[in-house]
Amino acid sequence: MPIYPMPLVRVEIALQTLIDSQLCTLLIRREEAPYKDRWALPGGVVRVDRDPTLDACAERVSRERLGVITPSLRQLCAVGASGRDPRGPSEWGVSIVYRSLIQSDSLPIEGGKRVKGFRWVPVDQPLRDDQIAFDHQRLIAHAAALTRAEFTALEFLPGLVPRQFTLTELQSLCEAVLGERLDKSSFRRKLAARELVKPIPGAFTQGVRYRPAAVYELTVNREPLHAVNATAITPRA
Amino acid sequence: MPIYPMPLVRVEIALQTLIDSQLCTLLIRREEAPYKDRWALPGGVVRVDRDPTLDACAERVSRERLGVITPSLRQLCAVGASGRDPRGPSEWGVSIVYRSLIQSDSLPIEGGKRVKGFRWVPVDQPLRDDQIAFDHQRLIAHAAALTRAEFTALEFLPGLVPRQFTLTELQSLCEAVLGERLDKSSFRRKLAARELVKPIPGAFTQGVRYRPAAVYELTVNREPLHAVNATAITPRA
DNA sequence: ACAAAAGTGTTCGTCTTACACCCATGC
DNA sequence: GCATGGGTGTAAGACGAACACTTTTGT
Repeated sequence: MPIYPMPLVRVEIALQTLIDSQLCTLLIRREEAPYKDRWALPGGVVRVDRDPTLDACAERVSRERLGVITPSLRQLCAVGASGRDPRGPSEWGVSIVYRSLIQSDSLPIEGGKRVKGFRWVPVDQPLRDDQIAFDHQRLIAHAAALTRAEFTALEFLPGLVPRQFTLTELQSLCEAVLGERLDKSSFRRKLAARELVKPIPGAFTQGVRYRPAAVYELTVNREPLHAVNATAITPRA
Repeated sequence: MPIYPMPLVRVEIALQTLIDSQLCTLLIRREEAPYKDRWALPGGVVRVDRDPTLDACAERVSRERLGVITPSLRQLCAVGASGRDPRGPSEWGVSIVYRSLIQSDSLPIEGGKRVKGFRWVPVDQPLRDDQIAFDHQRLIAHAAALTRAEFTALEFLPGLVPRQFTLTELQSLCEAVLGERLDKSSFRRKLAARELVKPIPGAFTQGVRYRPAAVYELTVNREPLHAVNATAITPRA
């Protein structure tokens, strides 16, 4: 069969955190053409000789570019078009976009390979379109919308939620992500009904000015609804 | 910058319909290696010289392989791994999977290019794993789960739902997709509350044995929640 | 005692479910 | 009239929002 030129295949990572109670996305300053000096999601090219799967590629990119394997990398979508990336044949670029959440205090993101400058951009105060590289503006918005939908449904992927927390802390975190206040009683009843959290026996906040709060942790995190990414391959004929 | 070998990039289409009130997926018999004589989703290689976008590529593949542009092609997910496809470097294959629904009576799918045999396989009675090519078994299941989730939420993509229908017909269609009975009154109240359908003035079934039923059509179909696939590209620096 | 935050009830309205009932038509 | 499917109403329960209330601690 004929072999056709293939698009440039990349993985991009929309890493999100809370800064000053604002949902933010990590962007990296591009040091090279195309889109030099504009801001882009951290990403990298799929390496057929090094990456066993797309998911593994995302982990490698996370490690190399961000210095950490970010928790619960999840595939968001794939985009691809002619004109997306001049480095591909016919400027054809495909990007598989991943999303990850991280706690703001666990980001000693020193900048990895070829990363000179980075910044956290609030999703509700995006940069101007002409400061963003590629079609990443829409990818950022897409990732933010999905994260908010998950938090609205109280589907907590590990990452942003600390290992231990008080219920008020968890509520504040949700309110920051969603950008709206929640009712304490309703919030707790939902958590209880769905058994999303469990108290750590005997654990209470200490050294706090007023009444100590019980400390909780997440129960087992169910896998997201549609996880299909290939790792194991059936033998072929 | 160095140029790395790129994976084989393909688009696959999970085309679904109802046959005998069973949700089915179209599979094509592979006439060539790899996986010769096994059943696979119809698909094709992304052609950088012909396809402006991934979505357009899916449309071209639909046209060439199935003879029709299937309605409301929607991206489902992307999979990629070494070992997925021996035709790629390091056997690396990426597939962007699309999903589409079609009415069973509008399938003069004659089989397009390189299509000798095809069959509709009920999602609830899948073929044995060793009769399916690649990792398509899980993609089929994934597509079916999403379609059912959409019908549960009464999110009707055009395609499976006829242009005109009675409410009972629409309900039967949902019941077939979901594989469970629905309550007539509740079903209609939801449709009304969300303004999903509107009656065609003066239109009633004719020649029917008993009381004629009002004929409805779908109201405007909202775009799905997360549509981001790139078409327009911002100018680059 | 008081302030501040933790934690619990209670009410009210809305949506869902299950089921019953009426209506229109051809035979 | 009556069988059959079209179409509507209703009571019971589940769920969620809003709000008030009680409890516990440090000062």
